[in-house]
Order: sequence, then C-alpha cells, then structure tokens
Amino acid sequence: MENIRELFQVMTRRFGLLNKNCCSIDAVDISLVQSHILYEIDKREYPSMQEVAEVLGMDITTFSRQIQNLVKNGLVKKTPLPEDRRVYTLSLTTEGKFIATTLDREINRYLDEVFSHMTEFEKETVIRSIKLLNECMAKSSVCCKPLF
Amino acid sequence: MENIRELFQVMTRRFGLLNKNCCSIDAVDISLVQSHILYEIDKREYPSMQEVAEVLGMDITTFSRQIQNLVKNGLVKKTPLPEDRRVYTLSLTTEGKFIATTLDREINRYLDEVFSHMTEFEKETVIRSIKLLNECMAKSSVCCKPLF
DNA sequence: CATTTTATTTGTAAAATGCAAGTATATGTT
DNA sequence: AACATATACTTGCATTTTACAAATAAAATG
Repeated sequence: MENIRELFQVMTRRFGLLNKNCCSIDAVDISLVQSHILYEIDKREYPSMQEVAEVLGMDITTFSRQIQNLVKNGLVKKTPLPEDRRVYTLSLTTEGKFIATTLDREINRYLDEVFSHMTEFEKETVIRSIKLLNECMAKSSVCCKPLF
Repeated sequence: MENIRELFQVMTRRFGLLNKNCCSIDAVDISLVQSHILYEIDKREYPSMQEVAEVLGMDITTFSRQIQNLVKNGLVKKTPLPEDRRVYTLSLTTEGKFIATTLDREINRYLDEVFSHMTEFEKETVIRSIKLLNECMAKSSVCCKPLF
C-alpha cells in the first residue's frame, strides 16, 4: 500500500501554494497568514481573538499583532463585547469582506478547474471522501483538537 | 453543493497542525519548514538546492539559510556535484534520516488512527480519491506548477 | 576569450514569532 | 465589600524567518 502521508503531503502542499499565489490579486496584496485570518473571521459569527487564534494554531500574541495590522489596513474591525469587556469580537470591514470573497472565488475557480478533469461521479466521490476524512479527523483523539 | 474550498481548508489545516505538532518528539525539536525540507530531501535522490526550494515554494535565499542551519545541526549534508560545481547535492545524515523516519512513522500512525474510524472500503475510496485529486491538480494549468 | 546564463551565497532591512511580563476586566471566596 | 484568582488581550524584547538586491563562482555560449 502506498505511503498515505505522502499523498497528504503532496495534496496539502499544492493547496498551500494555491492559497499563497492567490494572496496577490491585482491591487490586493496580503500575506498568507492574513488570508487565513480573513477566511476564518469571514466563516464565523463575530469570533473572539482567542477563538480564531486557536483554530489557526497561532500563538495569541503573534495573532494579536497580526490583527493590529489588519485593523490598521482597514480589513478587520475589532469590537469590545459589551457583556465581557475583556473580549474583542472580530469582523470584516467592507473591504476585508471584498478581499475574502475575491480570494474565495479565485480558489474555488481553481478547484473547479481541477475537478473538470474528472467525471461527475469521480468528483462527487472525491468530495464525499474529503468530508468523511474531515469527520474522522475530528473524531480522532491522537493529535490536533477538533478545530470547529 | 457545499463550498469545496472549505473542505480543503479544514483538511489541510488539520494536516498542517499535525505536522507542526510532530516537530517536537522527545529530544528532537525542529521547525515546521525544517521538517518539510527533511521530508523532501529524504524522498528524492540527491536533489539540488533549487529543486527542493522550488517544490516547497520557498525563495532560494531563504532556503539557502535554512539548509545552512540544518547542516550546522548535523541533519543535512551538502555535497558539491563533481560534473557541475555550481550545484550542491543534498542528502540526510544518519541523524537527519533518523528524524525524518521518526516523523514519518508518527504522522502515519496518526493517519492510521484516523482511518480506523472508517470501513476498509471507505478507507480505500478515500485514498483513491486523494490520488486522483493529486493527478488532476498536476494536470491543471491554472495555478501551481506540477510540483513533481 | 569575452559574454551571458545558472546555482548558490551574503548584505540588509523588514516582518513574524514566542516567551515573559503587563493591563484590564470578570469571577470566586471569605 | 475586599481580596485573591482566573481570563482575554497587549506590549517588551530577543530571536528567527523572510525576501529583495547584489555578490560570487562556475558553466555554457558565441
């Protein structure tokens, strides 16, 4: 049987490069970490700093500084939570949302292209496989908390 | 239909965290980039600097310095190529090989655990899916060169 | 032999990282 | 209420990582 890690390594490397390349679309030019942060904020409903930092496996202090930059660049808004003023709630500004959406479209467009090399049946099988994989990874206790 | 990018994002994030966590096994303590470099050198037959840097999508100058550290720490050997002395050939030292192997076993062990939550049939389907995906990504021209 | 190309390294400055310590707010205890 | 403890986030600081530009050194080309 083939080396399973290798399959993952190749796949995730490619997807990582894709994400990286997608960080500079015309005027937009953000770092890879920043794109991950935008993605997670966009996905969640007013998450706290901690929440996002943890999902991304980032040190909270590094994360704090990254957010400071994103706020300075007008992509992210930081709002103190009324019922617990230690907590800050994160959301995207209009421009942040625009960038996140553009990025998402770009990446999905690439993935569509990749899937165009398969039959409809294969495509569905692959997608179901990845979903199953994600579920099983979430179940696993060995390493890496559930993440969402 | 579900957002395909999201499926990838979750999966690769998890695998990334796994790689990260696996970087500090008992006495061993290397960085994530270093583990990727060791992996690629191990996989290939005396690759050149360029070759590895390109696969990893790293700037060659950054890569050069990372290799310097790995050589200093006794994990990698750099040998000038006799027939073209501009080129350096990379290989793992005994200790480097040991670390790469340990890491590989650790990660495969985790992946086995993940697959233990599936039936044998599901497992094979998932693995075949990832292989197919890798092939199609290699075919795609939109973004991200073939990589191997 | 001169010029150009290729593979790698070094200078340098900026950015990212993570630990330790700090601030501010909330929670729990007496 | 008063105090200690816990939590969410920030700042200081030293280290590491990064990447552009320029340098070196060895082919390849004309």
